[in-house]
Amino acid sequence: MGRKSLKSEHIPKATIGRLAVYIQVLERLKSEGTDVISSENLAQACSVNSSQIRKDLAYFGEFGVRGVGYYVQELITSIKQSLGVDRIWNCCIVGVGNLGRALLRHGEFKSKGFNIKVAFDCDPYKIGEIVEGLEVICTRKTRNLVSEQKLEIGIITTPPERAQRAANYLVEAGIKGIINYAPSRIDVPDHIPLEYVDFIHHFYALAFHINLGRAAE
Amino acid sequence: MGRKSLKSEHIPKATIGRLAVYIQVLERLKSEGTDVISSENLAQACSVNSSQIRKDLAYFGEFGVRGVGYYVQELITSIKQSLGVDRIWNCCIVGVGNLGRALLRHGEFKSKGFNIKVAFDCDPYKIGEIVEGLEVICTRKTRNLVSEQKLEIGIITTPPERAQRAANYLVEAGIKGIINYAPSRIDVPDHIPLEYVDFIHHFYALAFHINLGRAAE
DNA sequence: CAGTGTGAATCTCTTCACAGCT
DNA sequence: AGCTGTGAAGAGATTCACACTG
Repeated sequence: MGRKSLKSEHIPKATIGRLAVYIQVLERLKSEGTDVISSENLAQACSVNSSQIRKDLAYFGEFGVRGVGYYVQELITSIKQSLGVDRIWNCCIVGVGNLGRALLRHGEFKSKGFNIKVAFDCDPYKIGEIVEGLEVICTRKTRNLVSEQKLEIGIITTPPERAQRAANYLVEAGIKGIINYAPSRIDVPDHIPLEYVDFIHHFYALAFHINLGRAAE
Repeated sequence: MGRKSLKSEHIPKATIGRLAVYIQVLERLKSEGTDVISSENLAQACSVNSSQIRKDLAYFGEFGVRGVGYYVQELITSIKQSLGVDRIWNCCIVGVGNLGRALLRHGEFKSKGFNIKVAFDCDPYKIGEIVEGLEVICTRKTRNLVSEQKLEIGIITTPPERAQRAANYLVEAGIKGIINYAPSRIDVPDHIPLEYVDFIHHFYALAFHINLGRAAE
């Protein structure tokens, strides 16, 4: 397991981000009945350069047909395999506040293969409560549940001051990767992949770009 | 208005992203009682290189004191001014489903100066309903409300197939920038800044990096 | 003398341009 | 004829290294 037909050793971080976009657009094209698409047309739909797409795909293999383009369904499958999202990933969430509940309610994760199987919280008033069909479990039981339920991805939705402790529990329990929705930086060992999701960051970027446009007038 | 003391013409997109991180970390440092910090120490707390920080700040001015470092509160203020987030921004949300409600409930936006003043939806069953203190308004009234309420930022939380139409309404009404939480690409005129927030994208990246580590074993 | 601010060097990513398939 | 796959060129971002300042 874990074998991968990478043609190249290192893959740009930005490429991974774009592959997710390609999947999104390709799924829409598929649902609209498009069977084949050229890198040029896909590029337009994704607002990127067409050789960017060809290069991104070339990191993983040769998926196209010269003179023709890419078969949409085949390409979706290939990209998903390349990313390793062609299977179910077992996830847990730590912190059942507003944000945690919203994510549990959000159906997109499960439909894309990210199955949230366990919800943790350290608040005794919440423990035992049923949220979206899941019983809230005491955070101390992280170690047992991660191995019992084969949990791979931990989603942190605690308040910022408790995010580091949540991460520590998860790492100690043997989690394989972490997504941090709490607005604080956390430390994890180098071998644990970590992604930050920060809502405010996008608002700051937008505000800046709006001002920039205004200044140019 | 809109004048800005930029020392440099173009600023890397990545710099803007990091400035948001610096603010986050600096706010924590401030609350912990730190008054002065060197670029080296701030760099460690943000997991970046220290000359990266100095260069990022240099795009906007000279905020440090040689031989000393940066005064934390002063630096927070300077960065916020540079980004243009030292004032209130009027926002509206289009689409009052699960996600829209969760964002309305999420207090962080308002506390950071992004005030969601109006909630739109096109579903007649939702129009008139009060959600988190806001009356849901018919999407057709976008034009009137954007000017009346001086709305600047539009947040799209519709289902993917309705995101483009929501964007059209907003642009036509004179909105200045858009954040799209719907999992679909949208087209807007070049002069309208646009940010995508895609939850699944981070899960894909994480899955890929977990597999990569596994493959190296 | 500690630590900023910055030109120069390095590294990484993107785009071009075209050879090579189908 | 048309479009992919890819080396080479170009653009952009990061890091180094040190002159300069409080």
